[in-house]
Amino acid sequence: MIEIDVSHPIYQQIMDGITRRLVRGDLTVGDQIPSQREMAVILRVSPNTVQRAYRDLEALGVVETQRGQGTFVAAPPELVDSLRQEMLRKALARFVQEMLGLGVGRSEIPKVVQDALSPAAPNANMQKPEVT
Amino acid sequence: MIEIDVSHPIYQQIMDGITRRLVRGDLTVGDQIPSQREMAVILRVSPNTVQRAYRDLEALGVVETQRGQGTFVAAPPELVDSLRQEMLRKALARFVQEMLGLGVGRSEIPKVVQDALSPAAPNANMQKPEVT
Amino acid sequence: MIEIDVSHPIYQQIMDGITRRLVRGDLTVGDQIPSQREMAVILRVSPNTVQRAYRDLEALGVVETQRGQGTFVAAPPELVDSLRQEMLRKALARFVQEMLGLGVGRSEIPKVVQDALSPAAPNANMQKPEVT
Amino acid sequence: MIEIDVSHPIYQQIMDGITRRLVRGDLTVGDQIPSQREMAVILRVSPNTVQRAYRDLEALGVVETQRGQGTFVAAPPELVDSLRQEMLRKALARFVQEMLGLGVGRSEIPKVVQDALSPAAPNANMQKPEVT
DNA sequence: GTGGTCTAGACCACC
DNA sequence: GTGGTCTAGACCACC
Repeated sequence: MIEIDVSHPIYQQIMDGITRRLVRGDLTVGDQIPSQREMAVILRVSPNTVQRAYRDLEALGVVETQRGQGTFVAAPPELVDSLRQEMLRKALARFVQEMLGLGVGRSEIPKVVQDALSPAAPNANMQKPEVT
Repeated sequence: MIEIDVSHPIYQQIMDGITRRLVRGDLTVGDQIPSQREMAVILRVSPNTVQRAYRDLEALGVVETQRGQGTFVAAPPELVDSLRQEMLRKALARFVQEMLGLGVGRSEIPKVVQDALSPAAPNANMQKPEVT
Repeated sequence: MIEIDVSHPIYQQIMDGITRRLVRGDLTVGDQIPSQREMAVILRVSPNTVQRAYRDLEALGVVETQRGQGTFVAAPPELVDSLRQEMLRKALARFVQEMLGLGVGRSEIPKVVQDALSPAAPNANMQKPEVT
Repeated sequence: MIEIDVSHPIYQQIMDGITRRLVRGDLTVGDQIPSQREMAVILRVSPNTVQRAYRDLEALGVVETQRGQGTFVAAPPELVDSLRQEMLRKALARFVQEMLGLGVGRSEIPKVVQDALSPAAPNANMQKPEVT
């Protein structure tokens, strides 16, 4: 009834973070990403957790690990694109669910989004949406 | 760089869950909510954690606890409304951030939202948004 | 009939103690107060109880806690003043009740106070007050 | 530094309650007071605690227990009077200490008491006392 | 039954 | 070191 969200496992959050940078264009094929050891220190997270994330990313074809060299972005453009679609789709679905849960009707969603984007009210003049 | 979200504390998630039900109209003034013990069992959480949530909700005026009786929704309509505005505002801000992070420009957001809502493509045919 | 006073909860007594020191001028804005652990040891009380007190004091604006740094007095002069007024008011009300309970009429209270303060009888020669 | 008041032992509070009623004239010599058993039920307190209180009151000559009959007030007028003086003295001393602790100077005490008693401001218009 | 206080820890994040 | 969260109880007061 009241859902307690245990949040995603950390290794998924790491995968997500790297994927997001890739999708945003901050990373491209061939770029080196921090070593597992480095990443563990940066994130203050167990090296095992980082390893799990890197391993899964490699299985997806997102990165490639070269022994003694490091870990490098390996995603070809088509993969980046499909990852991007996937993340977009999920984010949108989550958002729509959230709006419905807050009593914003499907048809009202574009309006509240518009309002949120309007320069006059980037943060403040949210109004109880009316059915137009 | 890659932000690890430790998720919100459990007591805040409990507060959120109750607030969401209130805002959605599933709860109204005078309704009794599960006792601290019940809720603790339901959520498999320490009774203390539930109490922290209930106490903070009481400080916000969302609920009222009555010794030996139980805990009851106490939020007047104006409070419900302002809580709703607040949740909406946060959800929208989070969504916009997410879209920007995925490389969707501010001006493109309405389009992808529209697409996500269109009956033809409720879930799947997300397209790479073009710069208009 | 005979009221058993279970005394105030410990966390309120802690709040009171700190507030009293603040009001008396022993503490001023910016002063660091003992850490939760230290205070717990000093008072031989659970750290949780101290935290409850500190948290509530923070909600009142009396202190500010800084993660990893400590807890500091934050009350602006106006707050100190209003806390002082409040403590005064309560102490006086309690005292008047006590006097009435001991059969000292409202109109006789100034006299017994005067007597108690007189240098000749700082402590001992209290007399049965007469109805004037 | 911050004194945690564990409050007085319950048996002393019971003694106090009875003494106060005596001093106030609610009880006089010969009056029967509730049996230990009754008192324990009324106060939701262990019978042992009540017994301790009654025993000490008997030692002071305040009550007399008559086997199979009950417990009766036994204090002669002189004792009542001296008990009253004693309670008054303590209450006044406590009050003066409290005022000093709140920064009210000895010479200002009569004024704040006067103010607290004035019909115009029985509860509210307490002011930061000025040295007159 | 209900909520309120408290303990004596644990483990975490920040410094 | 610091505060923040959480557990799994205990015991109390009120009903």
